Amino acid sequence: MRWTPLPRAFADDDAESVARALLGQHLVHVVRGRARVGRIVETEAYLGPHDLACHSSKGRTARTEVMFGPPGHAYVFLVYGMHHCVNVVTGRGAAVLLRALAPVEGLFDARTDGPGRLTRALAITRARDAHPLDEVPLFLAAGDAVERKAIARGPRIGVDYAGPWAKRPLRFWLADNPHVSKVTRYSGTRRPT
DNA sequence: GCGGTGATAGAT
DNA sequence: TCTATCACCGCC
Repeated sequence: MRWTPLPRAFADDDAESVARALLGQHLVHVVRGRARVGRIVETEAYLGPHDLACHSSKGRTARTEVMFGPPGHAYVFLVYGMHHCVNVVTGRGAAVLLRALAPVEGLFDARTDGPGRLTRALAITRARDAHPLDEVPLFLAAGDAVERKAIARGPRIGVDYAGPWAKRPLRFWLADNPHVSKVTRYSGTRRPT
C-alpha cells in the first residue's frame, strides 16, 4: 500500500504538542480494501484528568480507560446519539480530538469538515475504539511539514460546561484552510501561535 | 434556533 | 430503573 503508518510513538508527548504535530499528517482508514485518506487540518487538545473539558476528568471508567493507556491508540466515542468522534490518545488521561480533514483519497464527495462528518466520511465507529493507530485498518501516515506560523489557535468548541477550561485556546487549525470545521471558518479568531 | 438520537454515569 | 447530560449536525 502506498500509505505507511507513522510509529505510534508519534503520540507520546503532551497533548498540546501532539495536537500541533498532527496538523498536516494523514489519517487513513482502509474500508473494504480501499483507503480513505484525509489530511488533518484541525485538532483539539484535551489535557488529562485535571482538564475539566476532558472526558477523563470524570474519572477512570470503562469509556475513558483507553485514554489512560499507552499513547498512539484511538479513543472513539458517540455523542448526541448519532455522531462519532475520533481522538488520538497521548496517554496519562489525555487525547487529541480530530476535528477536520482535507479530502485526499477515496472520499468521493463526502465532507470531512467537522468531527462528526469526518468519522462518517471515513466510516470510523466505536468498533475502532482502542485500535493502535500504527496498524491497518486505521492509522496515521506522514504528511507534509507545517510551519508554526501557519497554525492558528482558539478555544475549544462545545465545552462551555468546563468553566475556565472552556476559554483555554486548545483548538489548533491550519490558518485559511478551506476544510476546517464550519465553526472555525466563521470564528473571527486568527491568533497566530 | 431547535430537535434527533443513544450511550454514559450517577441517582433512586 | 430513571434522568440529565452530551467534544454534533442539518434544517428552520
